[in-house]
Amino acid sequence: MRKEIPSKYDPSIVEDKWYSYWMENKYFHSEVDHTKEPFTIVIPPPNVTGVLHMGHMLNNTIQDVLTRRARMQGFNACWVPGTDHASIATEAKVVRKLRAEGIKKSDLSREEFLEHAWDWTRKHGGIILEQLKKLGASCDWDRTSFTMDPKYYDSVIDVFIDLFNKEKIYRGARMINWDPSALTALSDEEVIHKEVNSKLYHVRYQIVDSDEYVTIATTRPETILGDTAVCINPKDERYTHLHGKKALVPLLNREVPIILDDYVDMEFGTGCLKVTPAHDMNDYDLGEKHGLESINMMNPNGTISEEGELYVGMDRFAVRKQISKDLEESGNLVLVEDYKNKVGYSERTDVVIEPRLSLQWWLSMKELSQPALENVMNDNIQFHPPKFKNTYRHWMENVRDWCISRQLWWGQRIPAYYYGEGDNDFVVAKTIDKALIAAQKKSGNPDLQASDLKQDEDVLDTWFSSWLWPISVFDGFYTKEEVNYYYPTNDLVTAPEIMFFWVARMIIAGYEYRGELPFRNVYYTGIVRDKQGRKMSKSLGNSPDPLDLIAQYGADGIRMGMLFSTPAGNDLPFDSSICEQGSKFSNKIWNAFRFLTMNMEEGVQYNPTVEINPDSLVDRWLLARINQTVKEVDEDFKNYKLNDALKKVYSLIWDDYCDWYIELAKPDNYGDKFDTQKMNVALGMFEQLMKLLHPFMPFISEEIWQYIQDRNPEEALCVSDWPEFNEADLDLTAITNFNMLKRQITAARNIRAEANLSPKVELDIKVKPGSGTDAEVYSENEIYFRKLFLTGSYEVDAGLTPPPASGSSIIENAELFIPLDDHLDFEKERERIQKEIDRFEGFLKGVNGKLNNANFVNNAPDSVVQNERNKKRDGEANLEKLREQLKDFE
RNA sequence: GGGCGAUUAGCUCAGUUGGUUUAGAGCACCUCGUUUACACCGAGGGGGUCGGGGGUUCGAGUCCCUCAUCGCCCACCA
Repeated sequence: MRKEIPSKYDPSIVEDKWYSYWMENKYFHSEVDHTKEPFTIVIPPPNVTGVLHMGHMLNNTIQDVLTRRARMQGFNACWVPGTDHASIATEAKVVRKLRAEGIKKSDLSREEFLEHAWDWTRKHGGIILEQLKKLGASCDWDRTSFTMDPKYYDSVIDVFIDLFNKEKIYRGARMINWDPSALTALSDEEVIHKEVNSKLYHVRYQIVDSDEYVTIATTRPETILGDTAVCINPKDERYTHLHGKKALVPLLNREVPIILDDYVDMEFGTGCLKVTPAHDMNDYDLGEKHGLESINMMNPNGTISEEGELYVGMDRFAVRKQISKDLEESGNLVLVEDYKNKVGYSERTDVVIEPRLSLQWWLSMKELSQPALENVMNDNIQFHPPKFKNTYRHWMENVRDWCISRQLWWGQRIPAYYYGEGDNDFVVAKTIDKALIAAQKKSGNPDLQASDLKQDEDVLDTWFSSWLWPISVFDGFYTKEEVNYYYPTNDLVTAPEIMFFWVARMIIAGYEYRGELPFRNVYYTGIVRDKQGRKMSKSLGNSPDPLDLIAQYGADGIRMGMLFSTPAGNDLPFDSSICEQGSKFSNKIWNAFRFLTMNMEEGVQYNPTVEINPDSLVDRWLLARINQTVKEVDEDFKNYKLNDALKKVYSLIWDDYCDWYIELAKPDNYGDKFDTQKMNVALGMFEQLMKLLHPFMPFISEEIWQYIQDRNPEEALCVSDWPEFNEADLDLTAITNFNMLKRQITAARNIRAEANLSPKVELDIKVKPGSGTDAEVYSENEIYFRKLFLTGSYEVDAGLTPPPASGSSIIENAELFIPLDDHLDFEKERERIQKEIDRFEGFLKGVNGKLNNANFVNNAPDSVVQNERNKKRDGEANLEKLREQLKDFE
C-alpha cells in the first residue's frame, strides 16, 4: 500500500466520498433472502415537509449504529426510511401558504386543495431524507415509503373497513376536543394540558320569584350563554330550600332549572355549578342524565353562534372580556379572583381547544389493546429503559376510545358512503361500486344510483395510518412473502412523547393484523436540550442547524459526541463541545494511523494480521484487550447501552492502542522503521479497532480501512464482519502483568515529577519483586521501562537492599526504587510514606474488624471471607515494607 | 388530584443479584512538557462519603421507611 495520506483529516471530503461509494455499491439495499436472517428497523417517519432537527440527529444516529452493526454481524439488514403525510400539520402549512397568496381554503374545492397539497409535498417532501444521508444513515433508500403512497393508502382503507366490519369502528355523537383554528376534532392525545394563570369569575343567578341569588364560579363566563341549568349537591343543606326552584341566567334572563346531583363538590367555591351541556364534558354528562336542553352557543371557529343570542359573531375570548364587564354593570359579577388551572391546547395549532358535541368516527380500544398490554408487561416486547413500562401500562389500562375522524382533506378519506339523512343511512366500502351494491341492499331501494351516494368528507387521523408503518412499508399487507420475511422488525428507536400516539398503537395493530409483535425492542431516546435545559425547538430558536454542525465537526464527530453522553431514556444536554470531543477523536485516530504509515518501508507489501508474537507481552495484552472489549461491547449492545459500548471502544483506541501500544511499538532509534512483522500486527490490530468503531463513526473507519489495504468493493468495512469474541485470545495473565507494569511505570514517572526532574534526566531503576511471577515479568520486560521512562541502570533483585535517598513505590507486592540523591526532598518523602502507612493502617483496621467479627466469618460467603484474608495478608506485607522504608527517613 | 422515575466529583454519567483495596469514567480544572503521529497532544495531579434523617444487616451508594428537591406521564373539579 504505502499511499501518501494527508496530514489533516478533512471529514467533509471523506464523508461525501464514502457515502457515494456505499450507495453506488448498494450496500444498504436489502432483498428477501431466506439464507440470511433479517434485521429490520423502520424509521419513525418524520413529517413529509419537515426539516432535520437535533432530535432526528440523535434518533437516527442510534438507528444507524444498530443497523450497521447488524449488517456487519451478517444479518440481512434493512432500515426502511420514509415520511408521514402528517395530516393536520401539513394541511395547516398548506393553508397558511395559500393564505399568504390570498387564497382561502374555503374558496377551493377538495380536489383543488389536494392538488396544492401534493404540490407542496413534492416541493418540500423528502428534504429531510436527503439531510439524513449527510449523517451517514444507512437506510435502504429504494424502500423509501410515504403514508400516502397508493399501496399504503389502500392498506389504511382496508384496515378501516375490516375494523368496521368487526364492529370495532363506530360512528357516534360525543363530546370531542375541537380545534377552532384547524376546524377539526382531535383525539385526547392531541390535547396538551397546560397550567395557566386565569381568572375565576363568581357570578350570581337570581332565583325565580325571589330576591335571593345563588353564586356560581366559572373560568369561562362566555359559556353562560349556553347555560341550561344550575346544579347543587342534594346533600348540601345550605341549598335545601332551593330544591325544585328555577334560576335566571344573567343577561339573558333565561329560566333554567336548579337540578340536584352529587357530582357537585360542596367544598369548591360556593357549591353551586352552572351547567352548559354543549360546551363541557361533565356538563354534557349532567345534561344527558337530567334531560337538559343543550344550547350550542359557539360556531366551529370559536365565535358566538346565533343560538348564543348575545355577542353573536364575536370571538370567544373577546366575549369573555366583554361579558365580565356587562355582568359587572348588571350587578351580577360578585368577584373575580386569580386562579391557576389546566387548559387544553391543540398539540398542532396551539389554540385553546373547545369541548364540542360532534358526530365522529371512533375506534373501540379496550379489547384491541389487551394483547398489546400483556406483551409489553411480560417483556415479549422490551422497553429500554424498562421504566417506561409503567407509563405504558397506566395508559393502556385506562385507554379510551379513539376519535379517528378529522375534518380535514389531507389524508385517507373515510370510505363511508351516505344514501340518506339518517344517522345510519350509510355503508362502508372500498369503492363506490361496492358501496352502491351495499347501499341498495341496506336501504332496500334497488333504484339507488351512484350519484345518490355521498362519501364522508372527513379523513382519518394521521396516526391511523402510521400505526400500520411496520407492516405497510412492505409489500403484501396480509400474507405476501416480503412482509412475512421482514416482519416483525427488530428494534424501534423513538421518543417517549409518542409512546401513546404511535408505539402503543403499532403494537395494537401488529397483534390485530399480524398476530404478532411489530418489534422486539423499543429504544426510547431522550430529549435534546440546550445548555439551560430547554427543549431544542424551532420556535425557541435555540437549536443549531444540524447541517452546519456536520460541516464543522463532521458527521462522525457529532454522532460520537451525541452518543457519548446519552444512555437510553436520558435527555441529552447538547453543547457543541461534545461534538468537538468527537472531532478530536477523529483527529487522534487519523494521526495514529498516519504515524504507522510514516514508519512503513518503501516497496514492502504489508499483510495485516492478528497473528501476534507470542513472546511479546504487549502484543498478548493488546489482543486480550481487544477481545475483552468485543465481549463487553456485545454485552452492552444486548442491553442497548450504546454509550457504554462507545466509551469502551474509545478507551481501547485512545488509551490502550495509542498511549501504550504505539508508544511501545516505536522503533528504538530515530529514523528506524517498524520491522515488517510488527507493522503487520499493528495494522491487523488497527483493522479490528476500525471494525468496532464503524457503527459509531462509519466514515473515518471506512477511510482508514481502505487505506490499510486495497480492497474490492465487497471488502468495504461497512459489509465486513463484526469481530467475534475469542476466548482463547483473552489472555488474562497478559492483562494482569501488563497492567502491573503500566502502574509501575506511572509510579516511576510520578517519582520523577515529584522530584522536579526533567524527562531528559536518566534515572536508575531498582525493582524488588513481590510474589509469584513478578520477578520474571519485571526482568523480561525491561525494554518497556526503557521506552517509556528514560532509564539508566535497571536491576531486578528479590534480595536488594533499598538504596538510600530514593523515591519509591509499591505496586501489588513489588517495590520500585529510584535513587534520587540530592533531588529527593527528604521531608516530603517521609510524609508521603507516613501517609501511606496511615492509609494502610486504616484500611487494615477495617479488614481486621470484619475478620475478628465472628458473625462476619460465619455468615459471609467463603469467597468473601477469603478475599478479606488476602487483603489482610497483602496489606500487612506492604505495611511492613513501608515501615522498613520509613526507617531510612528518620 | 393520581401514578412513575430520579437525586453519586464543577458538568454528563457508570456502579450488575448488598461484600476486590477507604466509590469509578469522560469532559472541565491545576502543574509540567514541543521526546521519532497527534498541543484537536503527552506526562503528572487535585476533587465526591454517594440529597437529609431513620431502619434492616456481620456488612449498604446498593434493601426498607420518612422528609426534601427535581423531572415525566395521566386526570372533566367548575
